[in-house]
Amino acid sequence: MRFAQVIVDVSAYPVDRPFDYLIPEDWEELIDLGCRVKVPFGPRNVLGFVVGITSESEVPVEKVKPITEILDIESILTEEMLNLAKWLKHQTICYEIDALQVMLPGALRVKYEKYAVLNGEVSHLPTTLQPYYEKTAKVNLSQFEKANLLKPIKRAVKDGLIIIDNEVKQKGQVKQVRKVQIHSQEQLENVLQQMGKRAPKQVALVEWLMQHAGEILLPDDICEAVHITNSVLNSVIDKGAAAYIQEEVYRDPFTKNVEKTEFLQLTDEQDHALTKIIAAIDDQRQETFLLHGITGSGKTEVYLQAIQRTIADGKESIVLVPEISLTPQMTERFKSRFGDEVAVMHSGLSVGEKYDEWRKVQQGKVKVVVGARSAIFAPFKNLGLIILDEEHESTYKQEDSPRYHARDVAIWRGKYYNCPVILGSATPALESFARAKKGVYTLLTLAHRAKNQALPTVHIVDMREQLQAGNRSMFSEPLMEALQDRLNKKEQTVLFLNRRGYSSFVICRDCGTTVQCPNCDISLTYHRYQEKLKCHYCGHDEYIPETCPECQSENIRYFGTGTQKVEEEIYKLFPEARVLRMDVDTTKQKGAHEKMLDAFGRGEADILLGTQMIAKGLDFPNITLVGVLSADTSLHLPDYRAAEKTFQLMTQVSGRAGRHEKLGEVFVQTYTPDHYAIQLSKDQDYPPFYEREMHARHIAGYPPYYYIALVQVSHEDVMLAAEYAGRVAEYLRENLSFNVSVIGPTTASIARLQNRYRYQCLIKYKVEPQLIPVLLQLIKMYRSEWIKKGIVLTVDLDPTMI
DNA sequence: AGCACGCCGACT
DNA sequence: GTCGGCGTGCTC
Repeated sequence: MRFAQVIVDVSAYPVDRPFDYLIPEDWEELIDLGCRVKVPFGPRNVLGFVVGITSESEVPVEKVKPITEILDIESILTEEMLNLAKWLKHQTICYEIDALQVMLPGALRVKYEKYAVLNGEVSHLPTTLQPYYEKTAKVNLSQFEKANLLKPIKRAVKDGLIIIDNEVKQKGQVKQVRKVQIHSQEQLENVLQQMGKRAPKQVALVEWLMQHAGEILLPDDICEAVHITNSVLNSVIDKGAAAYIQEEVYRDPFTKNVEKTEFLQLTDEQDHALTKIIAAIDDQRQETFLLHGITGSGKTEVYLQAIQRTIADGKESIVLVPEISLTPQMTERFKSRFGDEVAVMHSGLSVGEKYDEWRKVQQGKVKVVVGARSAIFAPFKNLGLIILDEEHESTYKQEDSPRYHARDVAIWRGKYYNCPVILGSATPALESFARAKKGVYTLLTLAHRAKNQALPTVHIVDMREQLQAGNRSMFSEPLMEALQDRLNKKEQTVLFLNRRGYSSFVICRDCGTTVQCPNCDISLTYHRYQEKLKCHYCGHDEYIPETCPECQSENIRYFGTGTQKVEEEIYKLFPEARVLRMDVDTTKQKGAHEKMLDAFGRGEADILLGTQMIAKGLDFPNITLVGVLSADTSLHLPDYRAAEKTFQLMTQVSGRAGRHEKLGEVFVQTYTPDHYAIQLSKDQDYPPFYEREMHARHIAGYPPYYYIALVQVSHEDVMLAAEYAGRVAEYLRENLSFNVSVIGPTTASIARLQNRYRYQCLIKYKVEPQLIPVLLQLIKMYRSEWIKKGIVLTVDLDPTMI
């Protein structure tokens, strides 16, 4: 007797543990650790993951049920992944099932469908139900739900006329293509002899096929080559000249052919960094490197050569890039160096495409994965190197459960495989740099640009002076002059709109009312191309009111600096300029991003205007001017990382200019020109910024001096939300040691989201071994008592946003 | 979570 | 008498 320990697909506290199931004897060979199985759970069937196999079970025999079905013949999660899931569960306080699911592509998740299956004669059913069962004995329950017939169904179930069947359905499908397998020469000759002269097309086809005996071809290709239609091919196949076969294929999202590139000569700095990394690769030692290199210093070339070495050792590499910089330019560099050995995973792919990329990794068809956060779970079995580019990016932290940080997972996997992890950035996260200084990470510095170009000259423009001089436009005099100059010289400009938290909204000029979302405490954002107002948090949308909802004034206008508005202004100021606007609206379509960048690269526009998405990875020789329209907007966000984020953004954006022969110039427009984050980004001067910001963090008691954890409570009723948030704070204060500070409860930065009021408590601590146990106890209280009142409580250890 | 079971008030 | 409301408890 063999038993499988199964984690079932139910995200709930009381079932967050393995359940034992009997493995039917026939399947003992088939069921392995990490397989997905279908199991009966209570009255229904659910998906489960096999996390253990034993020969004994402590559960009384009569309770143990057998596994219903095997969903994967080969195991889909390695033992490493099962261990990683357990670690994630404890590290981020999540359900084990969520940790397991997050490691798999969406196509391997399942959906549950209920069917009402006829049990007996149709005529026994109530007349209302009979029409549904005229053609079939199995009807999807949702049909009855739509027709409001659930009650009669329920009764029919009770009377035994209908049985409810819970089905577990796989979402993803392996894509198959029908191909033609051409038979051998002799067989073809046989066929030819049987054919009369009255079928000249068939004869011609068989003669053509004889030249391709034994090959496997696409039916369309054959038809095209012989100038025939499918019907001719079909009759020849019927006569035994060939056969249709199904072949598994990968959906290939890459249509573009890339040329193979060669190694670049390394600078001394790059070479030194690479040597250290290679030493760790060769020694099979887990070491975390912080590769701090200014923009244009050639970090990517270091990555590429380190990967080359890893491949030479027969091992695999993972490269993580933030989603927004997963531009074609970046992925092309990897594709062009390593060709078919690279799989790419990002959100732009369809579920099926993602699944295929994942399978390439699973089946060992590729050696390198380039992808966004979730690619850290790429199912390699012999990892040799992990790289996080732009390691400071907040997109590496998943915002919902499991709230993992890709950096932590990377280091965990690095330890598992004894392989190095490279964290690369021009502007490292403060925590990372602090760890490098402490010696936890090995610091590698690239202080010079690879081709020895000068850094762009950065001008900081005081917008207050512009305002006093009577310039009310969003372009300052110096920026306008520089822009005109580039237009004359036929050089290109990148204009960056730091739009975070400052998008266009509708405001009443008379009473100052802004149009709010009915579900969230957030102003609605104006979307021009649909002429609608939208909430970015819950998706609510409505048409623009003609009069102010408060004072009925008709003087209601949209306000703020959206990209469209900037575009209009550019056309007013520089009618001859060709502008390419890149934002969520213009890049919505698949591949639009790529097309626009290509067009800009070919010089089809003079100005590239955009938001965050153009701040990274952009590398064109003709860009000599960068304009930052409003540097301050990210500086005033209610976030302790505001200064750090602004510094990072400014540095990234200015790095787009003058990366090749031509010298670059940057204009940063700001109302707070003296702020250190802006001043120090001028020379990409990270160390002084680090010192300065560390000082600020020390005083305010924020990371990296303190760790933080955030407990959030929400409820539809304000009073209840506040009451339970109060209980949370009280509980934490009572149970945590005195040198831990608990701040709150305070209202969350968005006080109401999707009609739920949100309160939060912030915990700051240095060392607190009791934290996790206390939080677990709190969660236990919540899950056993509070949850019934409709309270939702979430815990985020090391949150990126407060 | 999702579902059955069971207890209690309301209505044909 | 029966229907359906919701509180309780269990799932190998």
